[in-house]
Amino acid sequence: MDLRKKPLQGMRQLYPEDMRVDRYVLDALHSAGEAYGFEEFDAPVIEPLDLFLAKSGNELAVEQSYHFQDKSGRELILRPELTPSLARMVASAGELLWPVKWMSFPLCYRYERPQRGRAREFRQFNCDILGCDSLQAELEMFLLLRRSMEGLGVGDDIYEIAYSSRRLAAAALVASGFSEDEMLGAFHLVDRREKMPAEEWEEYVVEEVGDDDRSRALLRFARCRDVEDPWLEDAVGDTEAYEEIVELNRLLEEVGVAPAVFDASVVRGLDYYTGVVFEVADTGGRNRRALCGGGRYDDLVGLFGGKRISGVGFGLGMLTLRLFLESYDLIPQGVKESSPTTLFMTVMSDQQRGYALRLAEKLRSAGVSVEMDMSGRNLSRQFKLAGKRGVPLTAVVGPDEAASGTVGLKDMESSSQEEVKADELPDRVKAFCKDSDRDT
RNA sequence: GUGGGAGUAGUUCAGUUGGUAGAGCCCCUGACUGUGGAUCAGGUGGUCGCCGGUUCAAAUCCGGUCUCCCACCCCA
Repeated sequence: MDLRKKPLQGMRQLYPEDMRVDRYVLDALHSAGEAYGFEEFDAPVIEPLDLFLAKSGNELAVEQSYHFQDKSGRELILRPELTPSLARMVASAGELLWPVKWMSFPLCYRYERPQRGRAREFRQFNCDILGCDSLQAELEMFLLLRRSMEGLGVGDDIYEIAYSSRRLAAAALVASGFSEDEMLGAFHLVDRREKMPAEEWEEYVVEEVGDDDRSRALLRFARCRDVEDPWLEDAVGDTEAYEEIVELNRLLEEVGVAPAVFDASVVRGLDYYTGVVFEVADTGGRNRRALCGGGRYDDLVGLFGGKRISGVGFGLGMLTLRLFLESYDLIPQGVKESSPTTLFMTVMSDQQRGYALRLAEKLRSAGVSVEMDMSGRNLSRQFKLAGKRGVPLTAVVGPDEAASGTVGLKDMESSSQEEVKADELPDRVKAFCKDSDRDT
């Protein structure tokens, strides 16, 4: 047996210092979700392959997934995304209060070569609103995204929420002579616009579509950055899709969602999106990939029988988000370094260990996080460890303290130390915590 | 699946025309048997990714292979 020191390619392995950063980001996102009344849920990591064949698109379900047979020969898959499982849960739940507003932080899996911002195992922040047909759902998604970014200290100037609509794109393309069958292919062409230099993309489109009015229309459409673009109004001005995007644009302006911008070239890759689609992008140019992708899906829940329920949702990649935050130095200093422990209990010798342990337990009962020396090394070494751990307080117990029923309490930052009676220790420590909270 | 780059100590890296490996940081110990960050001294630590070839001799040259990173495909 040859044991590797590394985990399988692309699999997550977070050491505590990485986990602290993840926890910080997760907590911020969770709070943002709660601010809008989203409730957390979870679903299976392993699903029947069929669940994803139906709507996610063949490439994602088959070529880019971990799928396998179990011992009874069933075709299974490690979920590449969460939405189909969510749709099933909603379809099969008995009574639900509408609209359903759920969030989740699923680990998902894709079988592809890892690169910057892409791993084979990754966590995403998923939020969905189901059972709301109006644009209020889209609006709330945008607000939630903005609040999430704000909660992580991201300014409006370095990101955007770019949105468009698949219905709009379809209407524009049909008006320009494309057939329904060509639609997904045409979406794909539009989607690639940001991935290559403008001229190269134009040549590519002409090559794929032909040098005719249709390719010129597609090129023109993808360039629209304003819902009032005359070309767009002329092509699809009389359609519901156009009215919808104008209305969304109006709502966003009315509420003042500054990062939201219309961009006709946004179509997103997942096949089940039917209406408004959106993505969060870095506008500072440091991260090429979209941080988040989402949109409205009209017939996903209906696949499971019963009534058709429309939903809007997004997936936000924790890895891309973290790279984004790091590239703008937005992870607060304390997050990576800070220890979860409040106090380090040093012990002079084993004679005082019992006394020190009782003190430590008393503190823990009072809700204070305490780490106690286990090494029996000299005080100098114990303090050195406490310092390295970044613990704000240290308690010292030696023969004198044990005899007098006291403890030395030291503030590591200021190096000041005082004698405290053992009974008063919990209150003193908690008072210290309150003070330092107020400072920060 | 396609293309590019890289693998030497825990880590960042150096290593000349082939002559059997070195530095900073980290870690451990001591100066310092009741107090961390500083300083000084010492110490642990390597299958030079792996296998084969050329050679008296390979981290170095050649072939193969594995792994990681970056980009493409696709997407969070």
